[in-house]
Amino acid sequence: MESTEGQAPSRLRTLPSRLINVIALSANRLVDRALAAADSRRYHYALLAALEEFGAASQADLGRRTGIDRSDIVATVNELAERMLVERSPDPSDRRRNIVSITPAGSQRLRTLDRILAEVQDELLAPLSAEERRQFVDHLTRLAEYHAGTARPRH
Amino acid sequence: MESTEGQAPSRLRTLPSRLINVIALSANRLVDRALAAADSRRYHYALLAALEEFGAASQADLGRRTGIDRSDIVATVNELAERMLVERSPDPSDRRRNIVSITPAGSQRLRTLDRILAEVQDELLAPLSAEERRQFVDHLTRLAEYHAGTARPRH
DNA sequence: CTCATCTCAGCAAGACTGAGATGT
DNA sequence: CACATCTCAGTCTTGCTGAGATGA
Repeated sequence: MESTEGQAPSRLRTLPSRLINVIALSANRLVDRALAAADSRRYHYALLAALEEFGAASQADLGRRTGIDRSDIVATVNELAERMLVERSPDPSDRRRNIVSITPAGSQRLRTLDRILAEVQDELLAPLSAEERRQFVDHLTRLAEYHAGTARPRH
Repeated sequence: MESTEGQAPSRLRTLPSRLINVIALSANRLVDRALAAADSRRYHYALLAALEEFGAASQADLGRRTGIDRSDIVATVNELAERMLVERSPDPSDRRRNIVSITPAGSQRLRTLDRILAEVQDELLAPLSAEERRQFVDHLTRLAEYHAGTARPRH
């Protein structure tokens, strides 16, 4: 059945840039599956988290905070508003803007998603000990910071 | 200019599954850019590596070895054949098959790509010491192995 | 006039699916 | 007949771009 399912070439199996992609795929699969089971998506969590931490904001600000594209912000706010997790209201002081604010149901949903995502992280890092997890996350953080500047052309 | 370029929410900044995605994006950007400068793509390297390590193979086998979809194998072999890096010839013992083999120019190109990718790995892991790199890659490898089984539905 | 904001329509790349032609 | 292979066409998703409408 798995006659030719054999190993990938060793060059590929050990290449760090490729290993990172393999883990990212697993992480995304775990996260997407867990969020979908709660009728949510990744962008929902990002927007709810930004609103909870920074308070009500325009859609443009939410895009800058979360790195989500302006077009995708529109769709995501639509989905969250349908579910009554955020409210969209015109800014009285600048009528170009929508002020998006989190509802009590949205805050509650955010805490549910926090719990779900904590479980996913635990499953993702399952083979590592507590100390190894600490090191691994430290390394990830330093890599992310190092490459942060070069990440996006922005325009 | 960067008035609202502020920090992402702390929930997002510290989430391991998200950090991994951020690094994967940086890695992909570095790899794609370096390979493109050598008129190559990721799939080129994967196929050349598989042919070098396992010898001539049918396109179906190459797909199973590398995890590349059958449709994408066709296009990639076309590109490599155009560049004279592989040869496609009918299998005399099973005329459904194309036997794909690497040319001397292909082996030489593979070594060039090896060198290019080694430089990319070095840039990718730049902020980590030699010992930290060893640990980091060890952690990645263990995570990849742990999640390997659950990775692909296959059908 | 210029700039920012919100929105929609659509593009481009990557991963994948369906189906036909060929051959075992 | 069932099955494997190669190929092409096309779908779907994600991230992004362009441009129009509104308003500061």
